[in-house]
Amino acid sequence: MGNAIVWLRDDLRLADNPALNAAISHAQATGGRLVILYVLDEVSGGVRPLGGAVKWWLHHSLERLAARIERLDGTFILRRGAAFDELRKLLRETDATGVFWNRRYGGAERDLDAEIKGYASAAGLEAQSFQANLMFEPWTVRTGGGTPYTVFTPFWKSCLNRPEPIRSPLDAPTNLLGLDSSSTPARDALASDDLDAWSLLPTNPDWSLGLSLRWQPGEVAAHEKLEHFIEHRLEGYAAGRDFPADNNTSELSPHLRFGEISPFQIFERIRRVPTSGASDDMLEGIRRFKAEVGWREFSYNLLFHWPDLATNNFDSRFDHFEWSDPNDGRLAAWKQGTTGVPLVDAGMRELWQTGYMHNRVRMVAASFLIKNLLIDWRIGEAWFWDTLVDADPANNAASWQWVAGCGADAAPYFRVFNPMLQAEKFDPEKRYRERYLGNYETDIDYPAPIIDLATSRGEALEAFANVSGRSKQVRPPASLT
DNA sequence: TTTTGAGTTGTTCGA
DNA sequence: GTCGAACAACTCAAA
Repeated sequence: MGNAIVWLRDDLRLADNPALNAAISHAQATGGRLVILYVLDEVSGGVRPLGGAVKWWLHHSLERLAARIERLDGTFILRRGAAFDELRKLLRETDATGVFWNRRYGGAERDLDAEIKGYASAAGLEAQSFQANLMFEPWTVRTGGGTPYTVFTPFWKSCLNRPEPIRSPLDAPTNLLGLDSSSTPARDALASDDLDAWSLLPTNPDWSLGLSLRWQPGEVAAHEKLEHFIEHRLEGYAAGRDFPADNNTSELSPHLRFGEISPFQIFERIRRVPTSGASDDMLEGIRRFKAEVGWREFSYNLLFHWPDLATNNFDSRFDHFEWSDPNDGRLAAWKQGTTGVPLVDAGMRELWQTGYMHNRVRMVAASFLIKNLLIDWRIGEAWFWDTLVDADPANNAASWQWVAGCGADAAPYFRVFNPMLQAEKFDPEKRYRERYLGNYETDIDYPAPIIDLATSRGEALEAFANVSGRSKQVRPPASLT
């Protein structure tokens, strides 16, 4: 009899989950049972602790997943601790002969998986990992010269031009072969943590009301969101995605963060949108939306090949850049949305209240921190990591580096967003700003700008021009496996 | 090896 | 108000 464990991580879904399906097959083939595991690992070295907003999301996502597993007679075990230890313990407790998971792409996460594979192999257990969360495995996307891509457009072109089709998503299983009282071991004999005891939800104060009002975590809600987007927003996406007052984006990012929906599912659904007789806007919307999913693939490609993406300048010429002291109150103003620059403040308040910020505004707020306040991008990245419900190890780091100009596919150094002009262009009716700032133009409590935009722009241009020592150090990719 | 075209998301200035 | 040029020249990727 061969029991099987599926170890869920950033793939909290039942549909299109190859590891889950493989574990079920393993159990079926040997007359065994299935145990579904989630480990909250805040202690393993190198694994970045989750931010506050993401913890809130995780709690609700796990809660909903547990309910669905229960309905399908599955066994869901929650454990907290070092993943390697917890997994070994559960393998022994369940007499499992196989363990299955879907791949992650961060450095520490891959090391952990390798460690577990080594252990399983030595113990004579089957251990298998699967492609589930990226459509294009980073080690398979190479330039003609065999190096990883560092520019998005050729990367994505190369992905889309592949001869082999992107696989269709897998159906959700209809029975999860869980343990029951007649199983060995029985379900009751296995300890599972109480989700509430993990304290993922904020208390003292509970700041999560705004998040609950805006978001519905979970696999079912993710697909509803995709359907709604395709039905109502896709056609206007290319033209409308830059206007933060309107709901023209898919808002799928937090669902993708924990894999409640997979890129394979998104692409399959897009493929079913009729294109014959479709408007040019629809065709352009499809192209742009797919490219946004492509940016996620690209960011993970970068993270895989440069595991220190969140902490080290991709372009090492920036290593000696002199950032200004963040402790003079201006960083606090940025975080609190009290810089006196309305679009920046509206964005930062949207973030604080709802765990989200519109993409266009993210760029403006990030540019303001980096280029007007000259504060190290890593400080901004860390704040977003803690406050965004979609805080993602690859996307967040890659995007901050991109704005800073030290990342892959970097913008020219002279590209400094003017938040007043951006507001005119993309929030002409002030609807977005007023949503988060009220009537800020007549509000005597609304602060004056903490910095002169024109002056600080000039200083940033000067500082960033000095960075360009013209001889970029050659940094070989950290991994060529 | 050399050449060529292109590079998510911008701003300002002056005609 | 609108539009093109300038803002540095560099790096990447493919031919």
